Amino acid sequence: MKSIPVPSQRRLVLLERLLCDYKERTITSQKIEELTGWSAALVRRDISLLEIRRGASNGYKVAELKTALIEALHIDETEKKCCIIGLGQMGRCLLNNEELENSPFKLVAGFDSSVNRTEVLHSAFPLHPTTMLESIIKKENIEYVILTVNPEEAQPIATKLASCGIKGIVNYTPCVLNVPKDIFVENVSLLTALETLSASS
Amino acid sequence: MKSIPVPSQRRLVLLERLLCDYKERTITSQKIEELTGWSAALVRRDISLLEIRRGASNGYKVAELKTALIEALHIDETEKKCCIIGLGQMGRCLLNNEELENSPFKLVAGFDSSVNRTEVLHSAFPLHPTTMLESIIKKENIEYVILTVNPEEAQPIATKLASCGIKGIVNYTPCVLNVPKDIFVENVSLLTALETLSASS
DNA sequence: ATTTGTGAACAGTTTCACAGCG
DNA sequence: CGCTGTGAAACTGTTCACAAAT
Repeated sequence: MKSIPVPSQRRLVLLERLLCDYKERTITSQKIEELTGWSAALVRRDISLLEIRRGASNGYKVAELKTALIEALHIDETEKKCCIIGLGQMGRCLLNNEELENSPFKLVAGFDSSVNRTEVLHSAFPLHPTTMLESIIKKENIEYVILTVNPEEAQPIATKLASCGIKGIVNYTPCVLNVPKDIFVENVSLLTALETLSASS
Repeated sequence: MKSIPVPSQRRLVLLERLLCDYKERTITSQKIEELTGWSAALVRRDISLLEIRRGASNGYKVAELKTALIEALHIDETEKKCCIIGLGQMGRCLLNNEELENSPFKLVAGFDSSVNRTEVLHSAFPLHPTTMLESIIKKENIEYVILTVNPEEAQPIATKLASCGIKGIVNYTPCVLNVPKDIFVENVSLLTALETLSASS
């Protein structure tokens, strides 16, 4: 399959989510436009990237569309291992986060540079000192990192991660991370988000 | 000034952050490429949107560039009021978040549909039941909403917010929010971020 | 009759390459 | 001479409009 452009990817991820709550048997591009604000033509173009090839008429079958989305976006059942680095307030909040419960993403480790924290806190999976970072990520084949360290540590850790074979970082710090192009970064810090909104208005 | 394209906006917001930690007096587009991975040509194009107009040579003066960024991105001193809606685990975590401390964004209110929570929790600013949402947002001129409710409540509240004159929403829920085009949304839910990373790899 | 799928036009973004400034 | 600023080219993404499918 030819690769899907990033803007389409982002919309398709959200579309998949939308369909989880959608109770009808079929859905039209027009209906999706109503629910999301994306133009019907754009929705059809996005979906055409999935190459469902169904002739036409009467909208998409929700079940079929969901299956195609799950496959194209690699959000199928196969488990994807994740870890949290930085067990300050935000890291601890995400430790017991229920959001990932019915997803293919599994938290398998936590790290903090303070041994105090890694020993006192507890969770469903083991917590380690940051010195163990590289060895454990490699041993466990961890694919995604949730980065909640404080700003000074962010780039140094990102640099270390670059050589561990991870696929992506969810960056909760307000720092710009410089990593090789084959590692993807999603910037989700509150400050970055607010500044981006502010820049638009 | 002509309006800045969204991709440039996102980079410029991060560039401003980068310059806060940058200790030299000047910086070149080549150096920014090293620090961020964005091509030097792209960096120059982005910066040219700020219309600094300085002839040429010898890189940008860091101080001058920062001033121009702060102005263009509206991240100057003028206070921007924010509120948190939903005081579950994530909402409470953000209540005492220090990230906004040296920023123009000020938390001025919290909301939850459980009166129990709004009465028991405390914070530096008042907490209200969700029934008060519209009146308080309008009275206080709140511009940005941090949305940390549970999924079922997300779209109903987004719909209410549409008529309150807010400028943007930082969406911590994994839901697609359908709001008028003049309200901007940043999707920062962990699940959405992980799925977007997974779709790219 | 409705709605998809898609060529073709259009709009937006990035890269190239180089003139011109300091 | 190094570096910016920017036309022009290349590329990417979105909308239009309609033929084809049912």
